[in-house]
Amino acid sequence: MATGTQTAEIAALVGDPTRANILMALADGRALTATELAFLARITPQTASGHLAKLVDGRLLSVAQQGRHRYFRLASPLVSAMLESINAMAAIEGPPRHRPRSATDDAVRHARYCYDHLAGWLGVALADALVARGHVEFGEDGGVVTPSGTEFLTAFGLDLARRTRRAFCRPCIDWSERRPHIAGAVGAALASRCFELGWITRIRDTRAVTITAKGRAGLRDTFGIDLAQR
Amino acid sequence: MATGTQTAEIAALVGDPTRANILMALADGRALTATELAFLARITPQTASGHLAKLVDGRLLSVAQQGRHRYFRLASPLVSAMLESINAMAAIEGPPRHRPRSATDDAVRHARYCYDHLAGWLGVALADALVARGHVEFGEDGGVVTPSGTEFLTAFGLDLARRTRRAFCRPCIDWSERRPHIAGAVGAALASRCFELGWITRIRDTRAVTITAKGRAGLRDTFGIDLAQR
DNA sequence: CGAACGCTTCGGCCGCGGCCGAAATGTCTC
DNA sequence: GAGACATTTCGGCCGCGGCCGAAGCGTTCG
Repeated sequence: MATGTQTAEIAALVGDPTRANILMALADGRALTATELAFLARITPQTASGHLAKLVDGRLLSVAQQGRHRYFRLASPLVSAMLESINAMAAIEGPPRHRPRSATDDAVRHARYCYDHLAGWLGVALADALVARGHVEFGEDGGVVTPSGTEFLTAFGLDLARRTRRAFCRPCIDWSERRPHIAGAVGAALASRCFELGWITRIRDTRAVTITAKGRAGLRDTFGIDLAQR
Repeated sequence: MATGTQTAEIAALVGDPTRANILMALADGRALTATELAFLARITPQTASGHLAKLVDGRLLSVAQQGRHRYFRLASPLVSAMLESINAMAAIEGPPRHRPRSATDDAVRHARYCYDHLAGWLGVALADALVARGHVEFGEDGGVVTPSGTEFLTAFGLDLARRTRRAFCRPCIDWSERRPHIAGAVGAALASRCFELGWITRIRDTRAVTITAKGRAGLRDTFGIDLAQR
């Protein structure tokens, strides 16, 4: 069964800690330069160059030349989905171990984009709120929006009727919270609606987002989320 | 960002060709002994033992002792989902390369179980038939059953109304055909209905299935699938 | 109770691959 | 055109980890 070989080739690309860090840094869909990625992964540029070449060769990353910079990004949402599913395994792997606290990571842990939907504490809180009210139900590999949920989300301004070929509503395990949040078409619509309402703004050059005063009020009134909790 | 390390640990487990072969051999949910897996992966039992210990330690496999045998299986459907998503990347990786033909693999390539739904040529043909008739639509990370599809599948005997927390209908890239077939709740229901109708039977100790004479007729009449094509 | 069997542990060999320093290539700026 | 900067290539070091032979442990069966 030669198929395992090809599987292993892809997995081995992710299986190096340095490359995994690079991929995770790109997990929100941004495009970064080789030097930026080298800095994030704490390696020299020449080492990063080698890793990036491998990732591009393996079709995990795509690259766009812009002047003397080369911008790397995930090659497709499939890569993002793959990373998610691997992280889902990593999240349940063993008892929670040594989790180093880094001041710079706090904003990211609080609220951030995960490709096109919200993650971090905020993403999990949103999911919890919807699950608690019976608007959404999660299983291991899928989720459903209940009739009451459809009503609620439509009232919130989401267009759920539009036929989409994406997974409609699925759980995505959060790496910082180790709990599921809402991905798929519903997750993306939710995020862009929050953005549209001015509840959140994206922090420049980061995947992190800040919650505005308006967002604070809206999250409390609409979803019952109390930001003072964190 | 220490998170990449954990991601890499999981991915590295899959990133070894031998371990990947072991995992793929278990992809249909069967439980196999260490010796059987050693034979399938073409390694000595002691080498297999080492790999299996790593996979169990990494929570990818679970093990059940039974007399002097130890049966290994995938620890959860999450593992299956992860392997699928990695295979999806492997399938689009580069131009089709050297694909060795093995006589023993032919049955498996023709029709087999992929955890709980049908894959191989048959799985892809079913998906194609449903897509061609507008009963199902596929995107990159999700699929939908159209109204006509709901009607059609219900008439076929599937209970689609039952609320399920699983992903309803999603594409799963086939490793032998390199094309998507139907996974998720719909895929599982479709497979078990075919089994129930006596259209397919499982080949003992294999993930492969054979199509019965009744199945041949049914697939032609109901889905327009001509088995003479292959 | 002894032999066969399934599986694991130990010890040692060996090769792959990650890492960096130095240097080359290409691009932009002044 | 010189100098700064982004990125890659090359060469060499070094350690991790896969592999197997031999041996050990527990279970089963005659």
